Amino acid sequence: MGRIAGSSGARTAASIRRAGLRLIYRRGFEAMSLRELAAEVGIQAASLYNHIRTKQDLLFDLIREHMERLLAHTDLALAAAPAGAEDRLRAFVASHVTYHLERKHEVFVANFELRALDPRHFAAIVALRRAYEEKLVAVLDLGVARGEFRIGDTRITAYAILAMLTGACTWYKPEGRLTKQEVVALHTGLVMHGCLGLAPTEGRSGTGLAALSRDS
Amino acid sequence: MGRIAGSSGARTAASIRRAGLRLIYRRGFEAMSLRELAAEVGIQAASLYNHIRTKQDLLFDLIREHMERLLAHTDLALAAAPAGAEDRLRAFVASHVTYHLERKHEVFVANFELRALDPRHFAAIVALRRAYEEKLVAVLDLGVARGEFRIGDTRITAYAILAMLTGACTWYKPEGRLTKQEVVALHTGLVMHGCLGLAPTEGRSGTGLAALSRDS
DNA sequence: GTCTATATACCGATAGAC
DNA sequence: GTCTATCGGTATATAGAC
Repeated sequence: MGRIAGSSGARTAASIRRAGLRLIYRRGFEAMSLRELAAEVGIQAASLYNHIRTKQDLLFDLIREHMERLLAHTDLALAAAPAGAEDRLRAFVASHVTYHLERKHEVFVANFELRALDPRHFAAIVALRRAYEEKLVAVLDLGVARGEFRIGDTRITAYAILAMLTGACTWYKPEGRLTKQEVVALHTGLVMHGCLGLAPTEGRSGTGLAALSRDS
Repeated sequence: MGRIAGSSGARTAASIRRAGLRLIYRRGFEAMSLRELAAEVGIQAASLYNHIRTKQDLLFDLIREHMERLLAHTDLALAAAPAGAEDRLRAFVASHVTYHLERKHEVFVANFELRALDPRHFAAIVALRRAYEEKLVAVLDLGVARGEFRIGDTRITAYAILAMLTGACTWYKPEGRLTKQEVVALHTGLVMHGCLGLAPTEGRSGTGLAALSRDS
């Protein structure tokens, strides 16, 4: 007797994934019990096994789908961006920040629960993460090759940028004082100009970090 | 019959804390069992309770001591820095990165296991984190007040800087190709100038990110 | 302060009726 | 596909001997 009258198997499966993501985010993968998950969905614990093979597989599927969605999201953004390195970097930053602000739970689970994966699953996710990082490295390398950027170590710089951008979803709240667009603009400015707010060389100061008022 | 001949209670307690930190880092707080911890120390699980009150208290103590050490480390660095905002920001960045590269385990546990704390302990750690963040916000505010920095939102910028700098300890390895000093210099450059590597206004380009070769 | 033994509870996963 | 019942194992924590 499920909680949702007339629920089909597919609906139950979707409900398990949704509830599982939220519970893993809030309590941690190890701390979440399958009894707890089943109660949230409104079924008995044993019934979960009609939809998942093991608890570990549920975690892996959630993370894998997040990574594949993130990769597709970025490909779309980069495909629509002009060929110039600065434009492509701006597109990457906007894509990354926007996605991360909208998928906070997925981001946390994918970043913090990797160690709960067994070696095989772990390696698969690391490969996807690597592929994502390479997209940013490629943009930075392009900028260096075109003489637009001066970067000593594009890989480490890419890691630093990703860490900074991802950090936004740890404090962002939809009902907070900053809109998503403002968070994107603020981080774009930080990536482009650093926190000293040196005047940009191309007359873009009107859209940069320095243009954002503290009370906006 | 402890594993270490002649071990005193204080030595056992220190061993528990050291092993606990490593196990929580590697496996997660919920995934680490007290039997596992005791085996690592070389005693029986029941003997742990001569040194810790509960598993939860062990976690809290480890995180609290890390935060207090970090705060003291930063105070020392800032006390030795000149009064100018740029110098103080450079001192903060160097202090933060250096400490984080040397205390990777503590940093991970303090950042990723907060949700395992009960509400009372959680609130205490959040207060310490807030105090730490305020130190960077104060430096940024000083720079804005003195006209050295142009920053629209010093709090969000501080969060972004902290996320970027802390991220370094996720990939840094002592035996890797970059020295600690190079990692500090690289991140200082990113904070000061952004990834576009615009020429600094004060003739510091020789020490900035752009001066670091990819092959260094 | 360490040990052995154990209390009490929950865990992931399975069996089999409906 | 969901249910009830349960298996075998482990969890934190405590009791009491030495």
